[in-house]
Amino acid sequence: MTALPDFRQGVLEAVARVPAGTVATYGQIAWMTGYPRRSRQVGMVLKGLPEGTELPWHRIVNAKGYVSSRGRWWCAMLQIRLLREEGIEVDDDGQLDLARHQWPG
DNA sequence: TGATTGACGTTAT
DNA sequence: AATAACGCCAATC
Repeated sequence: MTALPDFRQGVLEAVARVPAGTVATYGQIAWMTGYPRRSRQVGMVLKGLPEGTELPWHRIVNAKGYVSSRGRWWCAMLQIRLLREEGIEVDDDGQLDLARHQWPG
């Protein structure tokens, strides 16, 4: 319904392809989708996801390897928890080692 | 209809 | 090295 449903769909597919135990950046997802510089839009799509989604949105962090849900404390906490469950070391502030966990893609 | 904002990233200073 | 500015564009005001 909103514009660019194909872009949104592409984002969902790309996120779904990220293997468990690894993380990807917004820019990486945007690149995979075919729109290299729409990292911001990727974030918008993830923001609009329903709670019960099966999509591994928690594996998406910003380029600094840092959880970008700062205002949404509930989402951030959930994301950190999910990442830890996959064996990824995440700081209480939502920071992790990109060089160690980033998906090569 | 126009201006501002924002789960980002890169380039320039 | 740290900070500022720009690009991007849908959603919101």
